[in-house]
Amino acid sequence: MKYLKPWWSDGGGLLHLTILLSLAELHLDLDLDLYLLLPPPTRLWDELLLASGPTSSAYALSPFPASGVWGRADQLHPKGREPDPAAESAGRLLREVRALGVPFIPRTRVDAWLVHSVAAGDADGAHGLLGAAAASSAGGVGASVDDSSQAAPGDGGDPRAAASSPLDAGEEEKAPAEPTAQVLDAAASQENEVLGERHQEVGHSSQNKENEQRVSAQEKKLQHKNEDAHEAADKPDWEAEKTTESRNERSLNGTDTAFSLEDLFQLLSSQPENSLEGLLLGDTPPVSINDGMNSTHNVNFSQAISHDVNLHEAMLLCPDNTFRRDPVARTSQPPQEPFLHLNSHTNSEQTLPGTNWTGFLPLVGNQIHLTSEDLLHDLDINIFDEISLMSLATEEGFDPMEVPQLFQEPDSDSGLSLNSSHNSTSVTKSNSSHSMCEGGATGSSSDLESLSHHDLEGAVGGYYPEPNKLCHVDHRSDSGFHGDLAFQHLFHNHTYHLQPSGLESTSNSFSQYGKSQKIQGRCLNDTDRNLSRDERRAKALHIPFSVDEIVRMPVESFNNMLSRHYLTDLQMSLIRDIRRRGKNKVAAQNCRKRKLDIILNLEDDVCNLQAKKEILKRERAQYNKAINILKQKLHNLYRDIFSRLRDDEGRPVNPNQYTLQCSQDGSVLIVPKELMAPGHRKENQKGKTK
DNA sequence: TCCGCTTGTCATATA
DNA sequence: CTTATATGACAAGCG
Repeated sequence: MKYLKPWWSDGGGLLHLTILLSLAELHLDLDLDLYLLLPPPTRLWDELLLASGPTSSAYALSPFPASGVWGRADQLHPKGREPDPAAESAGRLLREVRALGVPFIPRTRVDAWLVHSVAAGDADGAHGLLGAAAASSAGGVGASVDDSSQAAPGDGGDPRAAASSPLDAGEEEKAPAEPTAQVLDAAASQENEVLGERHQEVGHSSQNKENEQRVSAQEKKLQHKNEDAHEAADKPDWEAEKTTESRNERSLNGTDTAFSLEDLFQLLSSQPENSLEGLLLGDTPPVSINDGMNSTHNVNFSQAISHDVNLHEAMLLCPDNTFRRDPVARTSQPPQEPFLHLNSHTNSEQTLPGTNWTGFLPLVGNQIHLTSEDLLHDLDINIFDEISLMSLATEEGFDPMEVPQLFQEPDSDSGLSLNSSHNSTSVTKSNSSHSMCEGGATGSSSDLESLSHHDLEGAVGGYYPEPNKLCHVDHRSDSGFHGDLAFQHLFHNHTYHLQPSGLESTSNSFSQYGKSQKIQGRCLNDTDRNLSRDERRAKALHIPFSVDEIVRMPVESFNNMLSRHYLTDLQMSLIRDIRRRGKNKVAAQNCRKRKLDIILNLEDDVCNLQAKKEILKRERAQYNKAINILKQKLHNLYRDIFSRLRDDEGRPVNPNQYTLQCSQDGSVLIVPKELMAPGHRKENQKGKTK
């Protein structure tokens, strides 16, 4: 925060508050990270801090620049330490903030500007840059800034001037005439692009209306978010992940300017300022959509969070988003997507060079010739088998029982679970040999997809089977009917999507398979790419349940589910295999965890016991030392006593002939040693009492 | 190529 | 007997 001070100090009497609201209790499952521009301390100040709660952090910048106070809001205000607020409080608060027409935008957005401003060297420059940002956006990616905002750079980019934007005419009256307000507002509108809805002509009133409508829809969406929370939890993850993926792509493409402060400082230290400016500001569409009472805030609200996540993932965690690309999100492609889009990734490098799927099938051999060996590895043969299955499935008279024949391989047991054998043992055995699809790159051969796999390997070696052998789908695609159907099926059948949200196994399998699939087919549909083996099998057999369901469902529900659906023996067998493997996979993971815990606990025990042993050793040494001291003292005492003792005749007592004995009553006796035989001691002691 | 690690799977024991 | 779970053993993949 200290980096922001120069700029914020210039802000005058406004309270600049960044508040991170943890609204999990609202079932938003989101963290809000907003900048709020508020008038000098009001009740909202208290409530904002209150709403921040213990699970969130609120950063406040002093409303009084002279004070120079910077720090966490909860350190500036005692209420910040109060208990976590009720969800209603937070919701009500936000509504009130919105009602005040207080502009706010995600912190990350502000951070970007602020950091850039700091990099520019002075606070005034910051304003200038902010204005320039709007101006640059006009000719940049956004290309939508209105003319009035372009006039801002003339006076150093003072956003006050930019506030004359037609869009902000209404807002200008409600919001304080604060430079930051306008800029933030513009940034807030940019946030709306997260959903991929770019404003092309924001300055026009018609577009403005559309904007409002969209924003209103967003507001409704957010308002009902609480109600839909549970539904959202049940929704396929691809919906949410699609957004995330979209953001990732945007980030990687430089169309996302939501940077965290940390990210930006990393960039500051590594990039020339010019590039940084472009990075931060170049594509910032100065769209202002906040018209006061409307729901703009809520829009920013929800998008702010996603932006934050997006940025982090894109900037730090996902240098290569190949594998982070959500498989399911790909299915969000329009249903009309032809097979051509099987490899229509954002990253051109992920596409097959010079390859287009419409031409790929009939020309697959040539394409392999034309591409690198790496490409050959990328050709996951699985896709061919699945395509075949899908194609068959779309054909009239498709019989699932024919499927095993497709998978059967003469020289392997890869009848797999799909083998018509109902012997579960043989089925699972065959499955075990299927490390296959993932092992394709390494030449493992007894696979479900082995048919095509072998063909592919042959292709790698320089021999290319006949295209129709390699891709029996080709004939159907040639017809222009079956192929499309099959491909559309690949795209549109989302029934068996991998839902790794809760299933540990799936995520694990992804972690493993994802690596191998790195080499695996980019030919695969994005949906299929990250599907596990079982998921692909289930899909191939048209099993109407997801692997996740099959595995996690309680046995009663599982049986009910099976009874409710007509399933072939083959399907039943596969389902049970999937369930067994899924359960066992989780069990194995738990078992390993337990084993590790046990080992760790044992190691701890060993350490503790060793420590105890050392302590005991030291104690023993101390006791021995004390004993020796006592012995020495006793010895000295003996000598001293005997040196003073005299017998009846006044002669010194020889310590070698006598010994001292302590009686029970405390008296000390001098006893001749020869009389110290056990039976005689007591009697003689008394006679020799001194 | 070898080695160690991780993970999935199977077989088997146990509850 | 069936089912779920636990665990040893094995294999494959990866770095």
